[in-house]
Amino acid sequence: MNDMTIGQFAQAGGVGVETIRYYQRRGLLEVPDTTSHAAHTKAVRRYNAGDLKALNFIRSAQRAGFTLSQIEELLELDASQDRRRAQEIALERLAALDAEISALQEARLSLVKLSNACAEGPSGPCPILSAFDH
Amino acid sequence: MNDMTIGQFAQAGGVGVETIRYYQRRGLLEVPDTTSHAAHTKAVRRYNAGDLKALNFIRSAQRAGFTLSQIEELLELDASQDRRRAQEIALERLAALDAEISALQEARLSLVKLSNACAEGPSGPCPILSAFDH
DNA sequence: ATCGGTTCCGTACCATGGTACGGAGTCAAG
DNA sequence: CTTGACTCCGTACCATGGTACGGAACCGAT
Repeated sequence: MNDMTIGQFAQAGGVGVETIRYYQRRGLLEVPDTTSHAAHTKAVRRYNAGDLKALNFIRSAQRAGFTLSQIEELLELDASQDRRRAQEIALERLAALDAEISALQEARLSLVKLSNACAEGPSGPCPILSAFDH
Repeated sequence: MNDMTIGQFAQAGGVGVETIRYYQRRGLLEVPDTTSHAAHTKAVRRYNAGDLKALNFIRSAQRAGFTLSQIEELLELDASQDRRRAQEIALERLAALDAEISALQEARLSLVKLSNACAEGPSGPCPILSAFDH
């Protein structure tokens, strides 16, 4: 999986080529040197396993609710090995995540109730506007 | 709480005035008539408990992960009493919600691990890039 | 009657996270 | 050594969910 072109790299990461370029513009992914591995190979950049690791991290961190700006900071911290700050960020996101999970679980209960109410009988209230009343 | 001005209405719903107007533009909230309740009262619109109920619904539904477009459809369904479609939408969002909750819980575990790794000792790996490796 | 605070309304702008476009260059196969 | 696919790069555009601005009208209190 080494030395991929941008198209292969994007595919390996499950994103589009434009997304790679966007991350590069944002500074989340480095732009590899065109002159990095063979004298006559110019003008086409190549991506390796390390790049893929960074890309996978970006996607996972996004799933964890980090913004791209926060992810940028995390990537910098990875380089600088700032454990304290890294833990701080992780704990902050953890707290936010717990709040989000609770909120979603509450919403989930409301939706179950709404679905049940709408299922009963062929007509009647099915009170959508009251679905989230608490 | 009846017959609020837009400012009071927004405050009661915990949003800004501009947000109300935005929802009106989107068709999520109706624009009340200026000539609705007293002959000489013109030009300033007034909002009542029903409007507030709709506004609260919008905010709750957003918390449940519905987009404003979906919320618009739900509000229409509330008017038309289409139980079948309402349940369908609720179940769809329920499934998506369950997936989201699982994803967040997985992310949560990764963050706990990362936080622990960063906490141990004063230096060492604290492997940010591997935090979400599975 | 006038003053300060709202409201009204249109239009413009913002952040986030991409997606699309177009022309030029490059690369590998035939 | 041409053809077709891919890459490069800049710039423009997109959807979502708002937020800001500015002039005119209005409303309640003094």
